[in-house]
Amino acid sequence: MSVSVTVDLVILTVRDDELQVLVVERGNPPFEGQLALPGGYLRGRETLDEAAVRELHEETGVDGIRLHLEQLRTYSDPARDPRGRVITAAYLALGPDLPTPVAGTDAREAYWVPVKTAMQDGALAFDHVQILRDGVERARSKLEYTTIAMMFCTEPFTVGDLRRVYEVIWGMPLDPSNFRRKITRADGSLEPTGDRRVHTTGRPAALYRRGAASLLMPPFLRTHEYAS
Amino acid sequence: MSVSVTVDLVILTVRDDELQVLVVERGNPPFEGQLALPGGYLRGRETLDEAAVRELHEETGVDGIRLHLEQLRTYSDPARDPRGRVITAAYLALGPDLPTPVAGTDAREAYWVPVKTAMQDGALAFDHVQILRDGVERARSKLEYTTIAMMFCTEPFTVGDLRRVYEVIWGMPLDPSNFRRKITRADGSLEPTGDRRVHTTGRPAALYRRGAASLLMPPFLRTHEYAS
DNA sequence: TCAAAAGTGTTCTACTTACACCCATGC
DNA sequence: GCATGGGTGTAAGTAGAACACTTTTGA
Repeated sequence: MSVSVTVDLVILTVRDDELQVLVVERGNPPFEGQLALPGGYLRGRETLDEAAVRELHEETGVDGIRLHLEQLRTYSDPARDPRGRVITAAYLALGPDLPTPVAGTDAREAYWVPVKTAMQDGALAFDHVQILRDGVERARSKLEYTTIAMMFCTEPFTVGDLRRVYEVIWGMPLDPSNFRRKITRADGSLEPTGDRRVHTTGRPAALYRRGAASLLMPPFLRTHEYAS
Repeated sequence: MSVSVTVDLVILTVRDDELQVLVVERGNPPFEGQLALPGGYLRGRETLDEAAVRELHEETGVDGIRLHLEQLRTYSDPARDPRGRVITAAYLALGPDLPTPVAGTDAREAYWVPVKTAMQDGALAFDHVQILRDGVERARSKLEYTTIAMMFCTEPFTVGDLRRVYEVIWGMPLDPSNFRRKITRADGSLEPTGDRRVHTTGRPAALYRRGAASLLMPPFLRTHEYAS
């Protein structure tokens, strides 16, 4: 059967010591006036990945910044869109604290909101709360065994910057000494620039860039509950 | 835009000490006569998950057996299907050594073939080799931190059965003593039945059922290469 | 008695954790 | 000086790797 296909984006960043997501205010029915994840229709000769990149640039207005972008999953409940049969391929994008999104690219206002707020039942249109929850969960678990946390940092960054990303996304404090050892020991993850950043307070911190490694080895396991 | 949507299945099992995948011989163009992953069109009022379950039952003929089924990802290259714009949501299914598939449910012959063979360039129609590779990779990495390996075992099973699954899928021998300690230590993963299985040779092995836990804690990490 | 697979024990090493303590800067 | 974050050191505990060794069966 023939269906409409859209791409929706879960764009996450860390702002003000909080994990935030980019949402837009819908300008048309259905759900007019409500908040939703940015997204749009798949076009004729493009892949879903290409559509996601296009939407990402349209919504954030950024071009040069290196973002992480990956397919999350496809949502297909026949009742998810009142207009008819529309399935959506959701993408997860992670980036550093981006410039406040330029409103109006798509005649829609865009805002950063804390995921804590946006994940509440009914906060977003369609099934976007579910999509957001899945995206946040993916991000949380990927911090354990990949280096994607660095995608939330503007280069160059310090070990402290990176630790704050983990603390915000996992919602737990981490021991600074042990964190630094783990992350610096993981081969190929961090590349020292040789410079240091002078803080308003405290000892200057060494600066790093993202290294070539995309997997954290050994992984950085959260202390999950050891139960079902 | 309006596109056709299909569901394709990567159905894996362990047979004859090999990881094998279910493939069908195509009865119609395009790629008539070639091997492909089983699949079919999404219908009017069903979700992708429902379509995947339906196809799975049609192809394997099994009904009662508990299988693991999860969405893999959606493939959308505009050129992936010569008939036109068709995107496909791929699913990964894992099961115990199933009865040889009943041919003819869909007027197509179905076969188990080793993934080693089916993953070769050109072995399958469409982009199915890529889909299969992604499915196998997903299965390999999920063995590390989940209990899905048990889905390849017919209950009740022994620790040795389970170890053989890991060895076949990872393609490496594992130390039997250490394997048993890890897997039995993981709380809630294995549930002893109290019985033992008498082998043709060797000491009888304790029998287990799948426990409630779906995550392996602590995880069972392969010794990856510690490089990018 | 021997082969084979199940299962236990032990040693060595590596990583995690917790926490003490020193360093370098702004105020 | 002192507060503040950066960074090093270290001892205790835990998990993994390697492998010796015992157990229980069929042949």
